[in-house]
Amino acid sequence: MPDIQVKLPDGSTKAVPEGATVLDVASSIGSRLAAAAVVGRLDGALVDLDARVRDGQTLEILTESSAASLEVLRHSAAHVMAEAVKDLFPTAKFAIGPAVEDGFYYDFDVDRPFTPEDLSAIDARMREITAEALPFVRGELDRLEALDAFEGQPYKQELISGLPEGETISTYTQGSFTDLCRGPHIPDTSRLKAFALMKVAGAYWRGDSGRPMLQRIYGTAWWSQKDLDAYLTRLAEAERRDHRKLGRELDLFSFNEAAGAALPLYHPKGARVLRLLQEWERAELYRRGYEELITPHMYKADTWKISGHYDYYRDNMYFFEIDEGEGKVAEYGIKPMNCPGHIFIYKSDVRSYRDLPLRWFEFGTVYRHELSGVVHGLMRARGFTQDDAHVFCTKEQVVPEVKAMLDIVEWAMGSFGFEYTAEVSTRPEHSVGTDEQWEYATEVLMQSLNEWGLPYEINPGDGAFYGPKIDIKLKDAIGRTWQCATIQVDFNNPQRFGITYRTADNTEEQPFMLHRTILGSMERFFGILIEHYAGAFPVWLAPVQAVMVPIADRHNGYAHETARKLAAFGVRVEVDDANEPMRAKIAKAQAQKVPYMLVVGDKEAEAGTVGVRERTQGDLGAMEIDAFLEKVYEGSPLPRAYPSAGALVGHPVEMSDFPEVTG
RNA sequence: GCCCACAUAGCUCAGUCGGUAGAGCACUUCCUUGGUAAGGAAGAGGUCACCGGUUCAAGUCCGGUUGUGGGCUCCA
Repeated sequence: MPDIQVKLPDGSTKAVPEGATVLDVASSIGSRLAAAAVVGRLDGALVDLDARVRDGQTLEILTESSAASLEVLRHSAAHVMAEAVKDLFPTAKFAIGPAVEDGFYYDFDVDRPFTPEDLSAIDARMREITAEALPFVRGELDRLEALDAFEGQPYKQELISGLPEGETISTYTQGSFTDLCRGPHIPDTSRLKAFALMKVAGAYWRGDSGRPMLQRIYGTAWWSQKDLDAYLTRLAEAERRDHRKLGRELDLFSFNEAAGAALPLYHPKGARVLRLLQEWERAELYRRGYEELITPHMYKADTWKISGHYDYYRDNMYFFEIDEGEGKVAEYGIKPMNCPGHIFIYKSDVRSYRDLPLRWFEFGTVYRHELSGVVHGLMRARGFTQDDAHVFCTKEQVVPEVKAMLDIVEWAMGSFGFEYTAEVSTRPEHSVGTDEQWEYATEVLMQSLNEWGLPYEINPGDGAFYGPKIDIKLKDAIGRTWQCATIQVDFNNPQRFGITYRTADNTEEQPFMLHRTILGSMERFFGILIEHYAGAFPVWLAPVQAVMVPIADRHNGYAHETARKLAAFGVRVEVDDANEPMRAKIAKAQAQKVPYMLVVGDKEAEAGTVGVRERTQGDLGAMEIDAFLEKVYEGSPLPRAYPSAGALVGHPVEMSDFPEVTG
């Protein structure tokens, strides 16, 4: 039997007999590797250990240390779970069961939804199956055989019917369960050791809200118990940082059932952080040639008919009618975005090419009637404030302006140490405009990214209805990604609203309109920051920067006096003058994640100093007031400002309390 | 909007088989006046989310509404 040559990833080749399997090759490379081998990857495609290699193919043996092997393990776990469900719920219909990030799921059509007890039973049955070390056996069928084999399984039959004509259909069987599957799988079920069923959820068949709702069981699987434990710890960490929990604990915001779902109410501390974010961003935008606008929160319905939102987003907008007397009724809509106001301001005057580019921003609060099932704390609320901007410019100015926007993104993300990636979203099915317009606008965005030097991926069909966009995704402290900045080219609104500028040749030209946000939604970004910092904001953004901790009642006077001094210089400071031991006050300030605790007792009152305790570093010793001021403003991107809120909160007013502002 | 679960004091939660509501923290008052992560005592606080039903009797069982959570779909 002649030998064939198989290439290995390290570039070497290996001669093996014709007809050799992946397992044969693995064994010939080294027994230890073969024993650990899970599956192989032939010319990039995952295959089983008994797949036959062909001459010249590149073979990689996937061991448990490879990332791709996890996908195989999890997909196999889905099969094991399906077998358990088949055993326990004989009438179940099976849909699909893929591996996903961090785990796997399987969708079932069952008579009644699964209960937590069902989940425990399924888990127990799975452990029996894994104990039996059942091999995964590949089978191959043609279409008719396959349809026959999956008699009574309508979802499987639909999948089979959707496969290309003439393609060999593969199945995998372990124990009593056979599934339609491309493979590959782990050699046998005993390799599945560290797994857990996580939750049950409804999911539409094929992700289509018009099709049946199936019951999905999510699970996770790892090669070792250690990895599984680490994953569960990571989930617990995310829960610990949940902005909804911290928002309550740190007294930042709340919701109220009577107010309505997904309408956040910002408490003094939450409002403070939001305003600080705005001040911080506003200063930078001014530096970069932007001007600020303020526009109405609602417009006549006609405006939304012109913009297209009346047609595209009517159900997700708040419309209402107002009786204007004499039987006349006017319809208005609350703004779901800020564009019309900016366009109206553009239209308020004759614009010349000399005026362009016009860079207008607004912290514009918008309202969108998000579906009840999608709202999520500050991350997805029905009212939120965009750091929105529109740049009106000539065709030649588009690329430089988009690059300037990317530069703002870099500034903003860099300020918090966020890494980020870019995607270009192209024309969706449901959209306006010509192919030429879309092609040009998409090209312009990609060119800008190339020139600015930010790599990107294409997200096909995910653009806005009026134009393509760049979406920026940041990565937070525990590795989760969030969509924030977006940059969009809009050729629709300038046309619909009929805006023009006068060219150097004294002709009328339609300007380009660029939409962009940097943080996206201020409130949502706030939520991301809460989770990123686990509530412990950097000093410049902390709602309370320092808490005065008087040791005994007789120090309260000095504490208040010092607090007022600090507040006059813009330090956000509070006084904890409760009748409690200082240790308790420190514990409370620590729990509130306040950066500095200023302990004042006899020594400090005598010397006119404060005993500085830093949240993580502990006691830093006594400091002059000026020295502490320096410390607070060290590295702050905000200027030393005006008096801050806080020092007099909760105290009856006395005119003598208001010191002169000398800063 | 769809599937499932949940809703008890400001917060976090107990509350057995349907029989007049419990704790800790927070709050108020008193004692205590202290040196870097929670001193002591007493008190006050609830139409058990809301509406309806079953029952002699409902926090508890049933239906609806609102809100919340986990997913799906959606995210201008």
